Amino acid sequence: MINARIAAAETPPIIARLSRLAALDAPAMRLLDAAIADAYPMRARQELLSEGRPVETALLLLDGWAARVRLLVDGRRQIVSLLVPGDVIGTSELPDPIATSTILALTPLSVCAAPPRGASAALDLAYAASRACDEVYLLAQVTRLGRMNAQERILDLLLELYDRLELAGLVRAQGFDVPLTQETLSDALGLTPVHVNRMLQAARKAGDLVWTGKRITLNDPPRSARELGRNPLKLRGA
Amino acid sequence: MINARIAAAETPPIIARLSRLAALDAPAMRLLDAAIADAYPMRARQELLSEGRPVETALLLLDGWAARVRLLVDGRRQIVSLLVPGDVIGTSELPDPIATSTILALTPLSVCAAPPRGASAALDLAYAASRACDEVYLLAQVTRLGRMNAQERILDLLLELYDRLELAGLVRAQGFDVPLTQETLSDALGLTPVHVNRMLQAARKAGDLVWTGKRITLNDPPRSARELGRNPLKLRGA
DNA sequence: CGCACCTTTGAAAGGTTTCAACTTCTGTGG
DNA sequence: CCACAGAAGTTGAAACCTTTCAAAGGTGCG
Repeated sequence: MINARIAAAETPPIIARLSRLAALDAPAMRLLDAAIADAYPMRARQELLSEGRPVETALLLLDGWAARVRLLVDGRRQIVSLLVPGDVIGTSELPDPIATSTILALTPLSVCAAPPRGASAALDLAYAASRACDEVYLLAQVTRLGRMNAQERILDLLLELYDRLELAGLVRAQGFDVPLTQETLSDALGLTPVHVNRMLQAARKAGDLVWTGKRITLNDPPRSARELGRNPLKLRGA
Repeated sequence: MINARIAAAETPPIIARLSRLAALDAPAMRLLDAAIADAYPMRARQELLSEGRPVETALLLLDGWAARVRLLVDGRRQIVSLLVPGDVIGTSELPDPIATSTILALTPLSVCAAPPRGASAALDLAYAASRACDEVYLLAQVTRLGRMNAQERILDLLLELYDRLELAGLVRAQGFDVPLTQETLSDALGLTPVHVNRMLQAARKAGDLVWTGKRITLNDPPRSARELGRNPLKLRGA
């Protein structure tokens, strides 16, 4: 399979993403390459960070998906944000930071320690841009949960994931891999699994998306984005 | 009125808050005093920041309340977060940042330009701590909207405000001024004004709070916090 | 005193949850 | 290669929380 070999040889998501967020110079690239060389795997359900515990080191998420999770006393669970390949985890401006939420591997992962701040100005800028992105995603999550109905929440989140995965170079032909169960989705969307299931069927019937196995294809991302009033991400001016 | 004079002479909320978030040394204090000396007023409904427009300068909110707002195409409105006296607005790690949300004055305000980053290490640390706080509040907002019912959302938000205002030195006898209409509250909680009204009545009947005019008194903040599973804020380790 | 803004109330409609059962997958072991 | 167990997806009906719409009371200020 020629395509598979091309894909395998492509830029790693973390490089693709960071270099699009901020221009990476040669030293930054070297630091990243060295970091990636020390990648290690994690199992699904393992915790990358535990709420209330010190953050040992910042991480680069090279492959696989994770979730920032908050638990209520009675067991209700809210996924605050989803983490996809190319995302940076736990960079804080504060020394000796404490994790403000638990981060859980949703799939088997490949991660590595992030090159520390201060080693490269370009990389620091990329980290800052990455965190600015994360904040935008949080704002979007708040509006989704606060003011959108179930249908809109689903489509809006999928469009966000589409944009994010595209930034990481992981979208082909408007399709991307989504290793999420409907239950996980429901925890991210503040809904019940049953209702997510029904609304997903509606979205399929409406022709908004195709979801086969672990892969989602959006039929007309620009149109859906327009209908939901989504604007392209812009973090910096001239 | 002796009490009024004491209150008037007290530490400004911004100083109280920042010095609790990070130890402020003399230079930092001087910078803050100088900044505060150039305070200016803003009218209610004025925009401090406009989504998509460059952030001219970071601001210190000295007095009055504001809100980070997001609007949907059809006019639905979500308040992403509330800003109270002592909060810092628009400090970004990125150069030439663009506002990711609109910030609206909910009341007449007193604000001043924040001393720029880099001038004082202590102050930079305080800014970083302040931003870490903001992130925690965002996470809390997501869980509120995603997994709490109307009753819980109201009480949880009021408890958060209680904690934040206490940090700024604005709580007396478990009471604090809340210049919010029920409609504004509903925009923050992802509910309708009508429902907020009803649930507020229920909370009063249940003896959770007293709301007279613009002032709220929580009856037993620790107990309510325990019931909702709220933990004290902790940002840094040893 | 009157207008504007906020709060309160009622009744009906609507979206989402709950509970429980059933079906379809997926991976593993015989 | 099939059988099986557990996980994930699907379905139905009823209950529940929240919204909607409309109108009546309060309150403050010019």
